[in-house]
Amino acid sequence: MSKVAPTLEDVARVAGVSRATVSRVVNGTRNVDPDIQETVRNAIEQTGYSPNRAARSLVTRRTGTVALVISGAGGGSDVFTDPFFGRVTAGVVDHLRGHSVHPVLMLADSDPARTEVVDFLRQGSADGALLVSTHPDDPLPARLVDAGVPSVLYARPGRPMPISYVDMDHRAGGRMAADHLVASGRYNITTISGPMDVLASQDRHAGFRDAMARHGFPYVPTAEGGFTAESGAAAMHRLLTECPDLDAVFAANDLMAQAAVDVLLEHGLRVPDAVAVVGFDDSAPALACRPQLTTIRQPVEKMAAQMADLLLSDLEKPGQRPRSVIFEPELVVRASA
Amino acid sequence: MSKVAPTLEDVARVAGVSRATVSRVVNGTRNVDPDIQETVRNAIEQTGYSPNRAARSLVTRRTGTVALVISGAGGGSDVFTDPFFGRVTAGVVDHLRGHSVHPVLMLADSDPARTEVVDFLRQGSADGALLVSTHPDDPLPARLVDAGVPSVLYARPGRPMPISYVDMDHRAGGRMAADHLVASGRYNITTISGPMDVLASQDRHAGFRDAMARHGFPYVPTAEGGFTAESGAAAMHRLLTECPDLDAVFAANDLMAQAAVDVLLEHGLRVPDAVAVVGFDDSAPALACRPQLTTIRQPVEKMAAQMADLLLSDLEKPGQRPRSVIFEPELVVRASA
DNA sequence: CCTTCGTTTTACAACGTTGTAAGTGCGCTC
DNA sequence: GAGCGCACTTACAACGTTGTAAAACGAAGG
Repeated sequence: MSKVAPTLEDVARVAGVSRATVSRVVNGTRNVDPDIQETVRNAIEQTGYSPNRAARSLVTRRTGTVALVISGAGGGSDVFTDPFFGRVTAGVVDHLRGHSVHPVLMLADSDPARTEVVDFLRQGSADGALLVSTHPDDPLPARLVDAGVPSVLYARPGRPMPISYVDMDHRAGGRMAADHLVASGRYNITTISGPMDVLASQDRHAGFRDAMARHGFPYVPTAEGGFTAESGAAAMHRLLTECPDLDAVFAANDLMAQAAVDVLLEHGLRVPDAVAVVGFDDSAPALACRPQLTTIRQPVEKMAAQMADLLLSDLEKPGQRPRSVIFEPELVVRASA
Repeated sequence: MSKVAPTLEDVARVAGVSRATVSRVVNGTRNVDPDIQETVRNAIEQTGYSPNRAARSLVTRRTGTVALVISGAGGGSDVFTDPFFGRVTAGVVDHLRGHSVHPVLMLADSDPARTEVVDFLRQGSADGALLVSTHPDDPLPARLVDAGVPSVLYARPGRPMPISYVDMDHRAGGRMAADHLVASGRYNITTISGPMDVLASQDRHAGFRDAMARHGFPYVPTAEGGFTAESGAAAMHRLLTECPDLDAVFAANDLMAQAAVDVLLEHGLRVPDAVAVVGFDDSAPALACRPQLTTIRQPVEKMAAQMADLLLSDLEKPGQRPRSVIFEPELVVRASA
């Protein structure tokens, strides 16, 4: 700043009242004479005053800031290649606006020694944490609970612990995919799962297999992917080798589904005529894919907003019991199956 | 927090020294006896002390935080659908880590009355701003300069002003696309531009047209798009109507290029056999597209990191003259042209 | 006219940190 | 052995805000 920022003191001097009165006007507290309010407001205008955040949080013990932590995602730089994290971010940012709360973005690598995030919160740099943790053995949720930091998780924690979270019924999503493929008359149904050390992948897969079994398909050829396009393509190749006459694939996310479609097309297998493909998430690649993907919608933005909302309410009145909100998936039928 | 956080005072009592000494140990200042250092460190360990950020910034006038502002992008929720912003975010976050500086994510709508962002910075909530402003008439850069907030822009400002920025030679990018298409023997070359109220679009287009003119093509059929897939598809349709025998399209970003490829394919026009397509950015859709896109690479992550670096250096020693760093584009030849 | 009671305002003490001026020893020099 | 740096440590005053207890001020009641 060229000139030093005006303080409460300055405003008080100009308005001819005490600091406390100005403070009360700024914070909209009652018990201040309308005339004086007017005077003070003018003084604020005139001085160009705006309250100092640090001083305020020093006494209120609130920062107006929450940490948005993306945990367990490798080194970092490529995280936002996956549309999922972008959607989470969008949902959170969108909901937080208007509540005058701002998200601080943090990438936490899985190295347990790195205490960056917990430190950040223990320093009182943020009032709470929104944690998108990909691996169930991530130590971060437990640490946050231990530190008594108000937190909300995206996806249930790996071990039961007293913490709020938002999640989706991934099993139901898997079931829907199975039901749809069976109902459309497919017989040689296969699947590309997500990484099996991720709860959501396990659930989607379990739901899918259960439903398949119930439909009379006890064995489902499965190739494990890593939620990336490359891994999806590789998995598709493996499936084609194991099961050359497959006529359907359920991929655990859209990125892999899209890659699978490409591989099938390269093999001269038309989608959906020869092979039906169902994705998961309903994110941008589902629409960009040709044919457009039939997929299981995960309302990521809504879930992220809900996550933010839970945290805000927890900050509003502390000490509430942990809560969870589970969202339902939805089958979106497009061209690929 | 279950128990109240320990303060410097507490550590000092345990270690049997004064607050100032503890402070010096924490901040690694010289002039403290090794033995005492040891004692203090133990006391810190024992009490689980971690310094209070608010108190610290109150006196240092530093927050260890910068604002990452995405400005001019409509309402907000869909911003992260465009891979561009995700890449910027990734680049910034990645560079800031390890400097113990954290980014606060802010979406600024174009409504000039909303002073949220400037207020945030004037409150001293962040030490500086990284601004990704899409429209040249965005009032935010000027306001930041006026407020004396250390700031760095992604892309040059609409009007000249004393502010640092990072940019790319978009004209050169446009030229590269033209050169490549002409060199590969195309004759009926068309283009889908970006929104013409965006400087980058203007530059890419100008560079492209200049080069085309130099190659002896004074008129280039042009359809304006909006950097989204839908607008790209619509633009492609218009071009096909105006110029049914086109044999090449240069699209101002990959999202539109991908959509264009889809439209061409639907019209039975094979890519690149019948029509060559060149994109711009080299982002995820370029690789996901079939055929994979020949495109002009914009090193977004590097540019974002550079932007962060400029800001950090400005915070390090204030009062430096504004600087700019211009990156060169690069032609990436894949299958589509 | 003196209490008593609201309402509004003020003065003052936090909040937890850093930086600076003022100590406190301690080993030297002369 | 008194004086003097030097290395280290300690009080103490900021920093800008909020919350609270006390004070001022009328108005109403006795």
